[in-house]
Amino acid sequence: MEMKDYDSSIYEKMSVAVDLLVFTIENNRLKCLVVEREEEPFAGMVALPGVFVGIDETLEEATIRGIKEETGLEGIYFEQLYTFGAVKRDPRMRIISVSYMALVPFEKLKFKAGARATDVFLIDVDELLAEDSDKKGIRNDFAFDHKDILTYARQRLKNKVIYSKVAFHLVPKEFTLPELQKVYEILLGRRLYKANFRKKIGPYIEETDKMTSGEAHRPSRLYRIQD
Amino acid sequence: MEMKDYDSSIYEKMSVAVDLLVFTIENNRLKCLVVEREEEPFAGMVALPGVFVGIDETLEEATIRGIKEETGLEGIYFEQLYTFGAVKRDPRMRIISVSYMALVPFEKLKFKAGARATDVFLIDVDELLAEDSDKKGIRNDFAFDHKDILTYARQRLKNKVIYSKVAFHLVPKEFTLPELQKVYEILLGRRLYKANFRKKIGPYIEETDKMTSGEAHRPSRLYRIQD
DNA sequence: ACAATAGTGTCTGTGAGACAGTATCGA
DNA sequence: TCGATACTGTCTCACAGACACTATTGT
Repeated sequence: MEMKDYDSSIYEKMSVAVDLLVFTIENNRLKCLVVEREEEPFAGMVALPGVFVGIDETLEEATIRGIKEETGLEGIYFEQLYTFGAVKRDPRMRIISVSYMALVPFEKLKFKAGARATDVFLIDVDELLAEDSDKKGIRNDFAFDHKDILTYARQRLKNKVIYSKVAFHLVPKEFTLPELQKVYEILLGRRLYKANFRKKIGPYIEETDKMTSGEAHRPSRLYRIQD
Repeated sequence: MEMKDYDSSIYEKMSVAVDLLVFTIENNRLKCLVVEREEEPFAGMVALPGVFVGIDETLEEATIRGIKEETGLEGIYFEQLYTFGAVKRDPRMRIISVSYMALVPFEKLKFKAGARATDVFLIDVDELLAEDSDKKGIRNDFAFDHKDILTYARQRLKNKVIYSKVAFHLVPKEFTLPELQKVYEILLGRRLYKANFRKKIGPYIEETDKMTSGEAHRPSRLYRIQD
């Protein structure tokens, strides 16, 4: 930016945080990692995990640190979503929140679960964002503007599935096509036809020589992402 | 975000700014409004206009204020792009930059030009971002990471033209289809077929009863955006 | 009449959608 | 053999791409 107003003192500094949306697929549902707040404000309510950005830390470094703290995981996929800057987002002080979405196959998340604590858990995103979720007794008590952030992220995910390969980050390195198709269906919120799905993603995957086994029906071939 | 570290003092506050990319179409080229820096660092170099975000000001309010300061215009279309947070973006101090893209028909920008000063001008975006722009003597001396921001914005614009109606913000309220098509072609960087273009945007426009006149060829009908 | 641009009709190929069929496992 | 799921072949239809044609102005 232009630095004309650089030394003007009317522009006070503020806190900057990254808020994290760690998505995974558990039990054929899209889940998001959240924490239960222990302190005021919004004590006892559900919140997205987040960390303040250090003065010598980039936004990405803060994101990586936050993911590590909450899940114990490193090297997982993430991308920046949107920056929320309402003045009274946090009733105590001015905080600018840069949201980042991370995607992780459930297999990775599962065994690291104890890394942080008992107060982190997974919520069912679509169940919670449904119009009538409060009537159905679904937990819906979000702190701050975190429900807005989740809504935004859910929409972004739906859009990106169509024209990008984000869905691949929600399955293991080796996966079956029925498994991958299910992920697409969950993210899109509708059923897909097998044959069409396979034609579409054919160019982006490569066969392995392995097959699933042990299930009471025909085995499925395992695939990898192309390059 | 979770407020566990709320009162921890290791997280210093920082400055937050919005950087503005005001795009318009002038002379059948995509142009972006820039300023020539008067002070160090990067004095004499080209920079995106920007303003610091006030402590009681939302990001959107800061953007509106910035657009007003630089162009004299109000009520024009804008959207948030991306947030840049490299530690040494600005050599003096830590500044988080939230970039916003604004689109304005050249007719609106033209007459307000004197609002700010002599040091704001329009640069040809595609000419400047071309691989060999420095060899051709195109002005390419951007301050900070502003060339990266411009590159990002240019790509976003190209993508959004296809699936959204952003291009409409670059033409006047009443426009001809050849004129609108030209804007699409400029943003996409390729020629389009008249007949196909008209079929595609047909549902989003409505006829007026006016026609252009005075030119040495067949007049063109004026249209408006649907609703 | 001609140059120049506005506007339309229509053929074709590609790709998504839909559905019916075949293949292969465990029990 | 049967139930269940994996996988394939192919028809249809909508739509983008391509191109040729007609229309209307000023000079």
